[in-house]
Amino acid sequence: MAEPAHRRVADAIRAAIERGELEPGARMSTVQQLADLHGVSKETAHRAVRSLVAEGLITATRSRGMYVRNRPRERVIVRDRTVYRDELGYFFDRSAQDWRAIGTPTRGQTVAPAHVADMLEVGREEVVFARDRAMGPPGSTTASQLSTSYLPMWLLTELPVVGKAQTGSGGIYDRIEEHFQVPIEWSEMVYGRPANDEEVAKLGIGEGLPVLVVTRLAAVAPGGRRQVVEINETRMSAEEFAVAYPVQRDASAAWPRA
Amino acid sequence: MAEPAHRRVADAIRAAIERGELEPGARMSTVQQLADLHGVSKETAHRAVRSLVAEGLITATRSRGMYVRNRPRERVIVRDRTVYRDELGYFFDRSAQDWRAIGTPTRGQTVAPAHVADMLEVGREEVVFARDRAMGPPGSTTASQLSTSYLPMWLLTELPVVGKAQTGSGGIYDRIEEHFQVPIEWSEMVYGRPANDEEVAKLGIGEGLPVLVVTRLAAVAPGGRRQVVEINETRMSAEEFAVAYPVQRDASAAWPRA
DNA sequence: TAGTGGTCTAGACCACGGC
DNA sequence: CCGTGGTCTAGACCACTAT
Repeated sequence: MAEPAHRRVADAIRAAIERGELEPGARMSTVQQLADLHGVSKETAHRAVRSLVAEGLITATRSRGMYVRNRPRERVIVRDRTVYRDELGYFFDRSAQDWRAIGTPTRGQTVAPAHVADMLEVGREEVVFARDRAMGPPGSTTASQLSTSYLPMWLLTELPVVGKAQTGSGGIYDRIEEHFQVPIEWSEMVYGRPANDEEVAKLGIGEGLPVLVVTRLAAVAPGGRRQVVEINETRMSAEEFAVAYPVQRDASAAWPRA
Repeated sequence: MAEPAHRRVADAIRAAIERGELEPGARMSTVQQLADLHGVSKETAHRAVRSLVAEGLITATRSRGMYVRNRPRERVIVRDRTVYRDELGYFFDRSAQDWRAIGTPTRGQTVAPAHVADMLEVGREEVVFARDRAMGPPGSTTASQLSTSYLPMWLLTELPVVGKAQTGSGGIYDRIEEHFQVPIEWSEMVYGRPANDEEVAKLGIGEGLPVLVVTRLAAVAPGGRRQVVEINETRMSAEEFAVAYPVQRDASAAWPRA
């Protein structure tokens, strides 16, 4: 056999979904029915089902059946990579401006993930200060994004207010700009990875489905000496959210061309 | 049993790898040995192995054995969202500038995915022109990125050269700027989703692991009338790649503050 | 030829939710 | 109680490769 049976079955089901024969939300045949239909054992049919679950195409719940997922691929909320300001201070996401904290934000000392420690320019074993919060649209009880803010300990020593529960009007960014008397510069990085247990629980994502991680770096350069003052990591369902930004022309790509 | 046996076995192996007992590149026990060791059937041991392959932790080759993968977890290649230009034309990724096409690029008419059709401003059932290619570092035989370029049919009618195999110096972007006599403006969007079969096969990603999709929109506005001329979708392993860009200040966030 | 990963089956069993 | 997804087994078989 060129193509294994379990893959053949998975392909057939996937094709049916993509052709629209199985509509989003529709209940699917049972595993046993799929096995009979394609002339394979129940275990093989189940294996095909497992791949489709891993791909995020269907959901399967014990004793309740399998359903075609209705994926909100159409309604991607697009984040816009520009920093704005209103009376409350800087914000980065116009579509999430009215979102509220879900549950109680936490703060305390912790060891940051390796890549965050590297970007923060502290040792990987070094303790940093972290603020955690879950955000969601007003009225919602489940979070849409998990945000963690990491601060280096030297900044808390130099500017203790950034570690307090109440950081005052404009938050830590205003305190930092007031203290250093220079503008903060931000840059962002996006990557994806499978959701971990915390994200599955708090964001209601399917196990193993991807989350998008937006890592934002805040730096100041008083007197030309650049210092990273904060790393913010925001995690969200990769399926529901997309991040957008303009592409800038380098000098080599100036218009009109020579 | 709270924890299924196949998961227990997978956890044990994963832990051994993460503790460093199994070093990257080391050959692992055979499936049969794992089955005996953990007191499960060969099929169950194999199932544990499948999850680890899907997670990208190990590789398995028929009749040659299973090996611990050495993953570039730390060395994410960071794309830089700026358009540059060299003697060959515009390019978007300095780290991928010397990459070459793997296999033969294809081109032809197709129906684009819904969100691409929307961005291209054509009907969802409408046929568009597509160019597909797999790219990878020089010398490599497996692709690192899959790139698909979608063009609206009206553009091929107005400017037939963009549908040819050879589009001339500077490629379609130079042809488009020459034709409309205005600069192209690009914007990008990033999202993630589980890999599909094509990506699993061509990119060597584990089944169900996330891919990062960078959707780039090219538009021109001759005489102020904005027209979308191309959508490019580039897919890559979300584990190996991250996308970076600067955050820009909106006028409301000007510094110094009022 | 022997050993490897990989596939497949038939049938047993389990946990859970709805009836 | 029954039907559901999900687990597990023992054993057969296959394709490939190193020897």
